[in-house]
Amino acid sequence: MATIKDVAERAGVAPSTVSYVLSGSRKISEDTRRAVQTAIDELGYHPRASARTLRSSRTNVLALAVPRVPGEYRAIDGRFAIDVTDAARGHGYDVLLITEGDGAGALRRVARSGLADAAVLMAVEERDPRIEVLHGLGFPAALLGHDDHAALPWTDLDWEAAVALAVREAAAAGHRRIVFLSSAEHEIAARRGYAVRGLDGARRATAETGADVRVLSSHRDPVRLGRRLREALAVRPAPTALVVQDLILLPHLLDAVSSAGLRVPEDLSVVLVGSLPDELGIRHLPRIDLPVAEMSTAVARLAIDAISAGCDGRPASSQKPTTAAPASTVPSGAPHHLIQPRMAGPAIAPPPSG
Amino acid sequence: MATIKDVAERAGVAPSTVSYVLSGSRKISEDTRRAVQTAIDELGYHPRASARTLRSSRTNVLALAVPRVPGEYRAIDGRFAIDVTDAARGHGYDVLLITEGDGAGALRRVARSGLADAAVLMAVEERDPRIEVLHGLGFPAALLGHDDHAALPWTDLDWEAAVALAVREAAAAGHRRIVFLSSAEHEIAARRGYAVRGLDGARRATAETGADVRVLSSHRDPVRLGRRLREALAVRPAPTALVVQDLILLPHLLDAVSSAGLRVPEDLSVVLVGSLPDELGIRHLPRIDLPVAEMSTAVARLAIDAISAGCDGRPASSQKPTTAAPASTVPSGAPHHLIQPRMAGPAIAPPPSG
DNA sequence: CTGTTAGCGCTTTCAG
DNA sequence: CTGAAAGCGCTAACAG
Repeated sequence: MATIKDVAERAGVAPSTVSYVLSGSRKISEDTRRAVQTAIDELGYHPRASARTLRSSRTNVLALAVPRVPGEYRAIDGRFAIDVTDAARGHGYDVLLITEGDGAGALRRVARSGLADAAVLMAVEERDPRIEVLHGLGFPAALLGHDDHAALPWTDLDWEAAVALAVREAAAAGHRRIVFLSSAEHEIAARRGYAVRGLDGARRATAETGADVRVLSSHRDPVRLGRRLREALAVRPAPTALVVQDLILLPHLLDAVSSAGLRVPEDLSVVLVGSLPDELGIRHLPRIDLPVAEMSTAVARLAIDAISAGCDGRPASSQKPTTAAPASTVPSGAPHHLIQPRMAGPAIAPPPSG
Repeated sequence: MATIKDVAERAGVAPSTVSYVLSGSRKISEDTRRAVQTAIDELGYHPRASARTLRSSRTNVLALAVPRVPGEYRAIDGRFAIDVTDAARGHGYDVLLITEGDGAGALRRVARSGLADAAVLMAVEERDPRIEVLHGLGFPAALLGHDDHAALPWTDLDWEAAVALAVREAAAAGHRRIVFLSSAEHEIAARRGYAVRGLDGARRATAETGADVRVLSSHRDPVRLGRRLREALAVRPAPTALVVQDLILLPHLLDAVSSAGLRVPEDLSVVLVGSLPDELGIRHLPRIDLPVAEMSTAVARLAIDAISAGCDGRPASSQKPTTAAPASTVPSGAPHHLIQPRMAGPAIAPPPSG
């Protein structure tokens, strides 16, 4: 493998000159430039990342910490892994994937060995041990999802606005009896931010529209979810729309609906909140997609900004906090990017006339 | 940040001694050992990855190359990203995620800058440009999935055996008229390995069981798929089992089945081939899961073995090619790990008695 | 059993 | 406009 020295020799210049040609951080005569470039091409030279990092202590790598529950897998995690990687490349960064099966061990290791310049944390919980670790190390980071306690930069879908929008649109399509299937029971009990905010949104939309909105919490056990759902749909007069925030069991859920003898959307309109974009299997349903691409772009930018900001939570860079459209209450002082929901897919069908 | 020199000073030894304590590659007196360890703990010292890499030219990083089609996303890609990362950690490796939107550019860059020791390539196509690149660079690699042309180590589910097993089990449950929904048309046209092998498996099982197996190719367009499926199910006497290899549109497919007035499994048994393990929404269906964890473990091991093997495709390490259970024809000479299918989920229901 | 030292490949002062 | 040289933090000869 050719080194900068080899290139220098072949071009008849000093190694430093080659370096300056590469970085562009010094004026170089056109002749020299060309000579160096030729030598680089001929030798197939490519700078060694480790040497650069050792010298500059910058890696151009982001660590992406994915929470891991053994035996469970959330499709959204993999999706963000891919999309954040795409987004990071747009800023000249690579992504090192960290799966955290047991606390923050791997993240600490990566931070301390200098394998990355900053971290992106997925699916933040209150009192996340990983946040403590990062704070203790003064390691820059940004969060995908947020709880109001975190003093780190974050991005998120406005879940309250999303559920409110879905319910409002259902009401606008003529539905007066709506079931809202919120997050799984254990997530609500854990007071996960998106779960709580979804419930708030349902409440708000209920007040606004005057529709009869029944709130139902989901359950990770398909059998219990199925039972709850059947009960809720058996109420008379029958609900005509179902707004769903917990999508993990979606196929099973649609199955339960159809085995209750209900056709979608003729008998029951199903509206999804937080679905993955570009999923082919759900194109036929009206929905609010989780803005994965936009969140990924935002979180990559926030993490990178945090590097130059010197590890604290303050802005320091060009970007100011962005909250598109009607701002909801945002108590956090850290930079953030709260995304307003948008309906996708077909329009919500009207309720059955009978 | 503390360096090895700081530790040496504090412990009253030479830097090299600290290094030897860390690597264990030299006999160290217990006293010295303890003194060094104390200094390390007190200073919170952690070795710098870039310095190690510069010295040893080993990164302990695997590059995972994910193919990327803009506007499309395959859930399986994200899933493998996570699982390969888990597996690599088991061997002391981290994973750098590479998304390849446009050819092999990113992979080449990562390989040449020495950011990784080996690559894992997902979803290999015939004549994959990434393979050429790796070959040209002499960069070690292993493949997830295989086509018979690749001279690189690989792992895969035995798709032929998988589809054959699904059909055979359906027949054993009493089904005599079976529809096999194979991969999407364009994948078959591109002669993707798993697509072709799935068809072979269906053919084999048809011959073995004597059942009436109708083969149907899937389509990426939900509408066209729906039409084909309805036609196939409308044939009389009606088919009683549906074996599905193309799962991207599964929710939509189940929807089409139920809107055809068919209950699963009372009227129609649905059997999945290549489903993602631990997916909560499909627990109620008999299936053959894609062995993601086993494939990930295998591919990580194969990639790491290829590092010491010196970049060619030959074994050189402990592991010999493993083919569990009845070996099918495997023309490749490279190390590989072909995985035999196993049924999961509930038993296949018998056909309706009427 | 331990210390000394050269050097991995690059960037960046400092000196022309 | 360009060169010379120091040194980032670590490892592995070589020398005791």
